[in-house]
Amino acid sequence: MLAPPAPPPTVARRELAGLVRMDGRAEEIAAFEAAMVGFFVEAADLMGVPKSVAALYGICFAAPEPMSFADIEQKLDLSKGSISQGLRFLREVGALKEVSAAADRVERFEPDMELRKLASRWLEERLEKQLISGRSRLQAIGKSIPAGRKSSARILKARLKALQNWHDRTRSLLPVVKTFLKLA
Amino acid sequence: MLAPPAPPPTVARRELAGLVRMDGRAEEIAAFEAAMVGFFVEAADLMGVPKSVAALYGICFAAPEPMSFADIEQKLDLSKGSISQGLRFLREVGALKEVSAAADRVERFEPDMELRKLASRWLEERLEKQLISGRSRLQAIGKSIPAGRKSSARILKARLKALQNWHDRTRSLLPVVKTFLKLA
DNA sequence: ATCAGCGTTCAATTTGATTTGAAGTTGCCG
DNA sequence: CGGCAACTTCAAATCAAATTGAACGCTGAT
Repeated sequence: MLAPPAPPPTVARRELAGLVRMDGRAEEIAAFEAAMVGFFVEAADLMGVPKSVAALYGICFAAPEPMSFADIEQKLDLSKGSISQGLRFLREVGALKEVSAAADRVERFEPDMELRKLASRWLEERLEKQLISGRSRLQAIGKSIPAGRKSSARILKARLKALQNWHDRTRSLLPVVKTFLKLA
Repeated sequence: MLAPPAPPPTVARRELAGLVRMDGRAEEIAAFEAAMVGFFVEAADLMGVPKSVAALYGICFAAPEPMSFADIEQKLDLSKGSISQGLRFLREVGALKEVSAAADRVERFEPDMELRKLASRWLEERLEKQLISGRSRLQAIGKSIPAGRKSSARILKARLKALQNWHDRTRSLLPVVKTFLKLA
């Protein structure tokens, strides 16, 4: 690689959305990809996944054809390590599915469009898990309310009950939400 | 730094749940406080607040009487800085309310027990915000679908529609959830 | 068997968020 | 008016999560 004419090594109009490479590709397509990646990256925090993972999902989502590792590496500015780990994660949670390759035997990925499955999964993994462990924790707490002045104990019992109530209510709401996501 | 005589200055049976000081206080009470603080700290991640903030709420929740800054400082192993900032945050979001002091004029705090208000607030701040900004973002994306091969465009349009659908559905679910939390 | 391409692994690094602590305010008290 | 106690601020330290990249398999071709 001997002195390419381009002055600044490779910082000219490269990134967009901070992760998508612009290199020398069709503006229109890159812009679309960047927008899609941006969309998912913005939601990453809410869903509790690192941005790199959201970007991976986004780039696959923006590609009409299944993406290979190489394709992704070329389009996103991420290390092989991140790509590898991210793809593993996304496969595991069912966000991406691998499409058995056509010609070559390289693995390719496309987004699983059953978005509700993803949502369900999220609800189960994060909310439900927390709710269940929380419940038993609360029960344990109930047994340790200090026996001090009567009014104190009364207040604390009431608070605890409020918490338990809230937990139960949320828990009973979960199936409703899941059902709702299923419709349509 | 020349060899201090006292081996570990003050590490004897001090912590519990990592944040609650045990010092020389009644086991029973400290255990209860620790359990409560632990409960909220565990949920901190899900609610997207730092642990110190969850601990502050927890310790107030576990106290039958409103807590002063000093009370908290004594019970939680947190710097004044964290306590000050944390209390400000909790007041701002309405999780703690200040009770006009009885005798002295020190400010005291007690948890606002309208838990559903807290939940609502959370839904509005995090979910609703994201959903709204997401919506307009998606609309913008719609206009930038590359015009490449017909089938590609078709696929991308379908995906985008799926996303929009999901967004709309979630949005329409929000009021339902809020209502549900209000009951009982 | 050796090699080259492709991915994976994992320790080290980077990055960003949280927490600390010391200096700065505020306002009451003597 | 100081002085002091109670809180606040904010730059710097700390901590954990995310990311990198170099070393390590595989697998299929030569």
